[in-house]
Amino acid sequence: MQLDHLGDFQRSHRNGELRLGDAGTTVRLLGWVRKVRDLGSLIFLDLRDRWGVVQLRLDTADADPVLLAKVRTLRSEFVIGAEGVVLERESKNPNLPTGDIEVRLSAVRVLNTALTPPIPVEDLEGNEANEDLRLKHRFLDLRRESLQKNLLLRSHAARVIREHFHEHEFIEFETPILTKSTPEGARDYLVPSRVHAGEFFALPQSPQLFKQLLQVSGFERYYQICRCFRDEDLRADRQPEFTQVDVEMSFVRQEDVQGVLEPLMVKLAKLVGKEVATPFPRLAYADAMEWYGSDKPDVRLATKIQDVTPAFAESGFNLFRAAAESGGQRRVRALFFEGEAAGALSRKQLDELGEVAKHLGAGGLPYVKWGKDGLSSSFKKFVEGEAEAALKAALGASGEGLAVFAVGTDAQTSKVLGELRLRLGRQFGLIDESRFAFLWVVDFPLLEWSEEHARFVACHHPFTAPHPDDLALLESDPGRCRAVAYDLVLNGYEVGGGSIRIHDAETQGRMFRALGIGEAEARAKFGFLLDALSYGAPPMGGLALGLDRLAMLLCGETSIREVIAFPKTAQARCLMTDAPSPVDDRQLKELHLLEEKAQTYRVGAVFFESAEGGNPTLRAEAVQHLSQMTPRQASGLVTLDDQGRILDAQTLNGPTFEF
RNA sequence: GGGGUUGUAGCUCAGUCGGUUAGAGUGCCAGCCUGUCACGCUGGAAGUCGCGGGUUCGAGCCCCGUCAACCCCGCCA
Repeated sequence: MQLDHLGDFQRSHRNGELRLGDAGTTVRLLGWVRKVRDLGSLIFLDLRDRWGVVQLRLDTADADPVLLAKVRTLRSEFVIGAEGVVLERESKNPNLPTGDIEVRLSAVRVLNTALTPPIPVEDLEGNEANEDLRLKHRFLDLRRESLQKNLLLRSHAARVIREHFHEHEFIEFETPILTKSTPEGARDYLVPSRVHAGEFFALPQSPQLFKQLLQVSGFERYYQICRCFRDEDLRADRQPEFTQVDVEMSFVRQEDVQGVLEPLMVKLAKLVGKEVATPFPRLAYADAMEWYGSDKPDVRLATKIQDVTPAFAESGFNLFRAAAESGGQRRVRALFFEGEAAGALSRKQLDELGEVAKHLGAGGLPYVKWGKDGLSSSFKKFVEGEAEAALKAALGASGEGLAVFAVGTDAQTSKVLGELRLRLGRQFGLIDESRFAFLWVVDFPLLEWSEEHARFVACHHPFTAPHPDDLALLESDPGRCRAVAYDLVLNGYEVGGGSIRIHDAETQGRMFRALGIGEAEARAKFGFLLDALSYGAPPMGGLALGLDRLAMLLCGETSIREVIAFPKTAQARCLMTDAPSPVDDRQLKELHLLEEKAQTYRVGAVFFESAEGGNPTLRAEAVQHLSQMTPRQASGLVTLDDQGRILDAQTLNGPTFEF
């Protein structure tokens, strides 16, 4: 099809901005054909651009035949320039901002055609293709209004963030993407060095150390919106590359950092019409685990986990009584959901919950239900009579409702009840989805024992300051030492995390020792940091926000892929570019990743000698190619293995023969 | 690394107990249509039932393997 040139055609208006007041004006518009509605002697076209949609009209009876023929060829997603007069519509469309007017076509330029899209581009209910197809054709998927809206909102959020930090005199920095691998934390993405055989850069898991060093340099307030990389398995709210809003400040306490972040959250919430009050609630990590079974509780749900161990001290139910007799090693913890809905849960639904509990490591799901037909329970004979009253008192239960129990160590019971709390809360409609519930979880433990590494590892990172009251515990009882670390939680998602840092070399050395990192290793891995801390490092602290998660929650989405233009799949693949992909052996050799076993020969006599034992067909082809080569090409290399077979035969064969 | 869900027309899905020629909606193509805007009406084309193997007289359906997407556990300082 013959395409028109853009030429001198210039847009006079954006499609979404035309109103009744523009009636009578001749306009020039650009965009994509969303839809053609051909009524016979009347043709309507919807023209879409970034800013909206407007209806174009052509009356076939009095139309220029050339224009009519051209318009009849238009299909969805064609790119056109349209010229015409704005007119008030005969029948208006109240669902469209431009619904009062239409543009009567006088000229059209077809700037490009389009194949029939493999996925729907129109953003209708139930019109969404499978995600793998959407990701493969992401450039089309991104034409959809909902994704355009999400990415626009993300852009607005980023702008608000930048403005906020600039208002507060933060300085924006760029830090290296090619940096040093660190022993702690997530797996690194590694980048081989061509110049230094056998050595590697790592992509940053975060700019943590650089932002601290910038404080040592005296910049006092740093921020950056930066990409971070972690080679770990994915989730709906986790990608291998993600964006952090990275913040660091000098001469601050935890409260100062929080004081800068809270008003920013208020502004961001306002972008989507949510009011949030400051200061945000502070919740100690220990309380979060005790009440919500999670270090990122969704506090829109009021239901809390309760300790009911004492209620079973005399019980005939051995499983629970044993826990009561374990001296605190094991406890019986419970969730109680009051109400008819909870009391009416069917046997099947309870079985399903039991499966969930098993999946999370519980043996099963003991429950007690007070419904229409009275009491039912998986351990009914132990909760009848006096025991029932005692249990109700312990749970604070009066009417109908459901109690579910978990028994075991705190870690075990928190995991099970933390998950069931959310699941049942959602099921019973106890969560106000319209709310934004921010809170700070504080007083995280500094270290936790890792069975895998048989040593303590940092809960946050190795540069987190120990709580001043717990400093002595660093050597005596590291597991009980608290950190000055804080997470910002929104609706059950960790949207940020930070800490006050260690700012003196001596404490940093103690921390490394507690982590089992020896003097020599600390020197090799973090020598520059220890040096920096020895030259007058200020007290400092900061935080990093997960911009993807934040954007996701602002957009009301449940996956960060909906707020990332080109996301990866759960298997860390890009379905559009097909990355990662194999690379040429030549690249691998250059990077010293593939051992150079093969011999290389100058083309010429040596080549023919070495090819003696080789494949005759390939050799013939090679000879053919060589005879056609210019001297310059022939001075290149041909690769043979030690049997004289041509390793690079494909290059000799292929259409892109290059030396 | 482990568990679960899904895979049938371009797209979204249905497909009964294993039984004749695998259907619907939508999109696409063609014709008709003067106020549509999820236009309407009529007709048409469109299938590697993810892939490989097995069971069976016979497999979209059952079994084994495998691939991919999604969700979860582990992991993610």
